[in-house]
Amino acid sequence: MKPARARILDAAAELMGTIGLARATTKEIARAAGCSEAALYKYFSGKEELFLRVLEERLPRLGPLLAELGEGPFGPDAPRDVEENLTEVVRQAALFYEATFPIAASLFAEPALLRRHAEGIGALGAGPGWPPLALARYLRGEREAGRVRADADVDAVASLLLGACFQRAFLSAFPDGEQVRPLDEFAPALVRTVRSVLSP
Amino acid sequence: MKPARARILDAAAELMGTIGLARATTKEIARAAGCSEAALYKYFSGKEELFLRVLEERLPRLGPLLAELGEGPFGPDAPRDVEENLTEVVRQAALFYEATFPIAASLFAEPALLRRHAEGIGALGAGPGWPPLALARYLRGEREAGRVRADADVDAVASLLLGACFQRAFLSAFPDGEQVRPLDEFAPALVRTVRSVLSP
DNA sequence: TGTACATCAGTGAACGCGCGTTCACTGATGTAC
DNA sequence: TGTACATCAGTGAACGCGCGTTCACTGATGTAC
Repeated sequence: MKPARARILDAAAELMGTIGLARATTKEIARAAGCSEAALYKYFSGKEELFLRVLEERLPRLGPLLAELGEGPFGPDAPRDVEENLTEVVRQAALFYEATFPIAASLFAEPALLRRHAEGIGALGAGPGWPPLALARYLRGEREAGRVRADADVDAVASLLLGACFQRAFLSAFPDGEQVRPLDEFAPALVRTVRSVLSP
Repeated sequence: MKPARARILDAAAELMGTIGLARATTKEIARAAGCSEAALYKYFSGKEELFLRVLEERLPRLGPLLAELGEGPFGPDAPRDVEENLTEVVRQAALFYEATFPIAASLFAEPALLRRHAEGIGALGAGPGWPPLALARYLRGEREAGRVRADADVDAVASLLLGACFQRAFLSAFPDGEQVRPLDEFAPALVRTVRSVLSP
């Protein structure tokens, strides 16, 4: 059996995503983790700290993937062409936003918690503004290497691509009815559309 | 002085957007509205109904603006060209998402409330999936009128443009530090970028 | 006009419930000699 | 090896607080005759 701390974090993350932040009470979390409510306070100073730990330790990160891409290599030496790279980025971003949207969004119900979380990740240089910046950085690299045309607005392209993924995640998290394009169709369609903007 | 019901809705909307859904208690709402807590129950059957009324009566709508656009006229008869229309759509969408994001997002903390809201607006044919559909409809109209090239993926373009606005709203609602491009620069930059995709 | 009654908007104070948190405790495991 | 003690993970039960909600009420305004 997993150690209690991990079980508590798992249970809290699961409940935040399903029954919602407001209904994720200490009682429910303890029940789902198979321990007493009092046990929560052996591992975390309180409910808020538990939530902050969940955000830090149980939410996936998009940053690392994009950071790698942003460091090159660019141009003809790179293993994949721009279109392949972008399609993969769009796929991963869409999956990432889909997985994190419900929890991230619910933080807006508790601005104090959101602020604390923002401070935590802001200090690390991560934060939600990072993916578009990292993608733009990649495109800038390709532009310098001549694989993206010189007058392309790379910030705009990054905002367009990741924004579409972000909104798609919102729509698919919205209760029934909001059908979205399947990812295998969505990602290539976006990239195909921006291709003529980018091709030199 | 405004009637009490309106004051209560105003106060609730204001508090949901500032201190957050979770902290918008009946006591705080009553205080901000200048009445007793008991008065809330004269106008609304309970707290949930009050929130649903706020969502329906106090949140702006993007639909009507886009619906108008989607009905034409298209082509050379239209008073504005495609680029002007899109820039205006992007501007309005960005403002709309900026105004509604914090409240809309916080509903994910209370999935039961979100579901009820979704049912309410879903029945009316509105809902968050509507703006991209309406924008795509407009672009399809222009495509048939020859002002947009025949092989353009209008759904992808609509997702890209509105997604970028949506994500920008998220970033600007995020606590300090997440700087976004000013709207007067943002909107033309997006439209300029998709121009080459669309121009026949 | 005055009088008696009805309606209405709104209130102060209380209620019960569920929440996060704490407390004194327990039984199992490790350690010293 | 046995014994005495220390440490540790975890608990059941209680606590106080703030929440949404209700209740019996009040004073102002309208209405009938």
